[in-house]
Amino acid sequence: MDVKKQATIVDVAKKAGVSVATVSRVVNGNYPVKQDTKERVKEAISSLNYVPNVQARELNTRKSSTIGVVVPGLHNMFFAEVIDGIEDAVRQDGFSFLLNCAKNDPMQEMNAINALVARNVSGIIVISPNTKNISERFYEELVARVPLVFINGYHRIKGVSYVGNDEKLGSQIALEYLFGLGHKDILFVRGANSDSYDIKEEAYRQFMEEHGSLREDYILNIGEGNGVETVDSAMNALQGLIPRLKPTAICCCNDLMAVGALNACKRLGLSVPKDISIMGYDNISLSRLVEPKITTMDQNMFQLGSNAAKLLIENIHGGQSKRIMLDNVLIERETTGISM
Amino acid sequence: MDVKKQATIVDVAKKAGVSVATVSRVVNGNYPVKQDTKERVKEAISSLNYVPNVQARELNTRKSSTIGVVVPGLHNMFFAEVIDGIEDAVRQDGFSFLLNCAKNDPMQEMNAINALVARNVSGIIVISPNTKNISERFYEELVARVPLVFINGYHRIKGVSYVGNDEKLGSQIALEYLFGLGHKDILFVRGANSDSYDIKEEAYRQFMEEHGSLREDYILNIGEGNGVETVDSAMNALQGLIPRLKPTAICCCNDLMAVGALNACKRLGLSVPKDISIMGYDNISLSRLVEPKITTMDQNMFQLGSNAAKLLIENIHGGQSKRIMLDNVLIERETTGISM
DNA sequence: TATCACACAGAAATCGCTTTCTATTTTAGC
DNA sequence: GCTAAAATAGAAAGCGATTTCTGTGTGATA
Repeated sequence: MDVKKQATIVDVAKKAGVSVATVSRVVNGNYPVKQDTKERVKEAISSLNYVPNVQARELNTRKSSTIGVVVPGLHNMFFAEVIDGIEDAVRQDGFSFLLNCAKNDPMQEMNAINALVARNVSGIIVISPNTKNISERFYEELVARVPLVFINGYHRIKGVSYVGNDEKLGSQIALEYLFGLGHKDILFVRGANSDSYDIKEEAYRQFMEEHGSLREDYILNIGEGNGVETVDSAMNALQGLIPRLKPTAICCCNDLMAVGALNACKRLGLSVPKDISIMGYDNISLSRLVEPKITTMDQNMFQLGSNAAKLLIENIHGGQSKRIMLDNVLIERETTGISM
Repeated sequence: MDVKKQATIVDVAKKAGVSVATVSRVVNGNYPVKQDTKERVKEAISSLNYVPNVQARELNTRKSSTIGVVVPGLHNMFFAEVIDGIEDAVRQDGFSFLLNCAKNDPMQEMNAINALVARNVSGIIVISPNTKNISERFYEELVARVPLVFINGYHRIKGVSYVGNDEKLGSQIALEYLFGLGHKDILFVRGANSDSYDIKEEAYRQFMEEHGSLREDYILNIGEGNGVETVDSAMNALQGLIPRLKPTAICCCNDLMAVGALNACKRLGLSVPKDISIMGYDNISLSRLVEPKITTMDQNMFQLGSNAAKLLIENIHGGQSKRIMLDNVLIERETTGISM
């Protein structure tokens, strides 16, 4: 394909019979230019389809209006919804963003981040669900050069901004709600390798202990889950377990697992919520698309994303780094009911 | 936040006691440099944490390893899955991508594209479901400057690459399948403002006409749908319509509508597929997460994305523009059965 | 020993833009 | 009508890199 060369500021200047400085001034509108000169330049601009080269501009001004975003992947709607929020906030401030997927691999995550730094992004948002294996050193070095915002997880690196949801509190609220409904035999379903699951299990253990109902065999780990496959893992595991353990409620670490639980119940001929209650977490769109709609704890992914983006941009403009905790809102729908 | 300045090539040159040209040569390794000079430079580089500024490099070489991606939004899993495919292919070639959402608005779409051009992307992938209102002129001008790949839709602009799925054929296959099952009273469900819906309706009309079963009141347009809300629109519309029209099958333009249809049937106490069959289109992950799992026509969004990205990169490197049509594969699952 | 080629490294031009500095008009003030 | 100030526009430097051009010092060849 033969690609025509983009017109540059020099072409415009030539065509309009002025200097490049003048063209720059009418483009940016930050210096006075006489009306008819301005019009001549504008004419030249539109006739040449001139678009200023952002790279050159940013090189000159040593500013960058691009940020980087690193997520594990998009197969899980959770991340898609977060990115939706980031996109929205970012665009309002005239920023763009580069998206990278790290596939839950710390090595790939670091590579992605280095690539972003080389591309001169002015800040980075990182969602790294599992922080056990990442290099704190790496991030400490990084945060000295580029503003950083983490979303969720266990991040304790000083000077890094953070947007998350108090998942411990959220889990407690969910459990209290289930208890209030009369449930005592509550199965806990989690996956492997995520800070979030660890936090929630901790909350579950503590809560159940305090209420004298902790049973080790009620804690189910369905293993490594790749996005949507989590649904089937949960379903398969639960289909065998429910008849044996006879819980009256299932508390899941996320909505994907809750859908799996729901499907397992259907296959077992159990009526939800009459025979058994199911509780999800996150409030991804899927949770209100299935029948019955799933009761869940809202994480408001869109806000997670847009808050992170706004905070990052604030930091880029010199604002203090800070930690934002979003509210936990219980979304009561159709999969939870009074225990018989 | 106080951000340390990134080291530049000049800093490295100074530290190593060489010229910037030499530093550039050891970084790029395309010219001979004496062994011990090379080592001195490398030392300086790592001690200063030097990362070459990609913007400056690309400005100079007039190359860019960034592509742009424009989608309507991420709220619909369809696009998330396509982007997943793009990401995968793009990274393998050392490219990055900027993501923009156009919200189904031609104006925003053009703005997004201009922003990408300004950012000096070397190519653009566009998913624009509704091409009725876009300016052909705009795209004709554009394609002369930047390699372009469209995904899906009615694009007939010369010289533009295209990756899609023959939706007319796909619809015919679906309808034939339903007819083979004995269905004659097939409700057709579509939304507003999308090329894809128009193509499918045309296929439906033609097929039903040929088989002497076309009824105008069997064509249902549920209106403008914003991603996930489509499910509820379809459900609400169908809940009233099914008892009145008594179709034996429902053929939906996408899986979201199929889920809505499924939910409507559940609410009406209809058993799927015993009382009524439901057919989706796309094969988004949602379609296999609900119970019963939805029979659908696979679009393989991941491949749509990765093919588009590969084709774009090919075009960037000078390859001919072309049109790729992906196969239609019927995924037979649990919502379709023999008509009674 | 003189000559040539070659390996190596520095100087300088360039990419497309912004911005300071400087020069020229205008305009205002008296 | 003359000077001072303000408005306007050009020239040139600089952002951080690459690359061509040029100039060294070394070793090989005659």
